[in-house]
Amino acid sequence: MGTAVAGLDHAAIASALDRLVLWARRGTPVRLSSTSATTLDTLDQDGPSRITLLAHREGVSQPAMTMLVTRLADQGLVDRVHDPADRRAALVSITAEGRRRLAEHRRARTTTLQALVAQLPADHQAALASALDALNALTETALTGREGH
Amino acid sequence: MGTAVAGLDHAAIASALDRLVLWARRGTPVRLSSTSATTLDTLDQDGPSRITLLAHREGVSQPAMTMLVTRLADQGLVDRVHDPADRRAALVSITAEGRRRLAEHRRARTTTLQALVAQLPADHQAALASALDALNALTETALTGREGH
DNA sequence: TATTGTTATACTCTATAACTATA
DNA sequence: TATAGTTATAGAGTATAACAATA
Repeated sequence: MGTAVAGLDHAAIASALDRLVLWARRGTPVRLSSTSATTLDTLDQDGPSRITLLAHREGVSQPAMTMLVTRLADQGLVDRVHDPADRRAALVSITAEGRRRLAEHRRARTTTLQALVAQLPADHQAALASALDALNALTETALTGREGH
Repeated sequence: MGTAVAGLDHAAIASALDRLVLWARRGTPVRLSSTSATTLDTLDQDGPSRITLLAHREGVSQPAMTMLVTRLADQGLVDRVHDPADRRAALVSITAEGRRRLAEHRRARTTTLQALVAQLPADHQAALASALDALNALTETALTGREGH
């Protein structure tokens, strides 16, 4: 748990992040929706998961996750396997094709962002590099509701 | 125009930003869609604008902007005025109520983000504060296609 | 009864194409 | 003809409510 740091304008940060992400998304040939991308990312990093758990992790309703998984499965990006131990449950896992698409999506986003960052003066780029750990900690906090892993 | 800075992982940044913005949006009682918020923000900062110009600025199609403006006008958040000089054209401007809603939205987003940032250690908070200028420069670059104002 | 997931229905936001009005 | 904007139509993605299957 940290202490408040003076001079951190949260409203400005929120606004800046909003615009940046909107722009980067629009500047990238759309291959995956936001939730599709982060869901595949979660499956890639954390391994197979149940629908309900995925829904909670991604912050969408469970029916929405059911339909998202159906769409992803139709594209061959994930596999649905019934849990032999609990036949109500389904286990969703990312496929090789899913990983390929995820990597492709990341490359496209990276290219878009790189083009932007490359235009910044070196000190701004350095500031971003220094803030990367903090950004990742922030998203980790957002995902898990607590600090760190 | 800057130079490349070693150790800046653009893919990681893009991914972190994605998750953060998704989470912050979902953790905020929705009062405005992404595009509604950034459009009102543009009108607030840059003054009245035509539909087509707005569409370009926000990166959506012109019909989409027509409908967005219609929705915003229905809520009393913007005004549509016909340009007396060119009767084909419409001028869209933000209303007092629009500014109020925009401020309300910013407050909500800020509160959500603050709750997250407050959980970070002080050095991470400091890193974010240092990166704020860079983030703003980045969004400015994204919006205008060039550096600075 | 509680839990896991699906189906039914409806709403928001967006796009492309066709159209109207004005220049 | 070209430009500014609207209307028509369609599709993705989401939510809540009702349902089916299993524990």
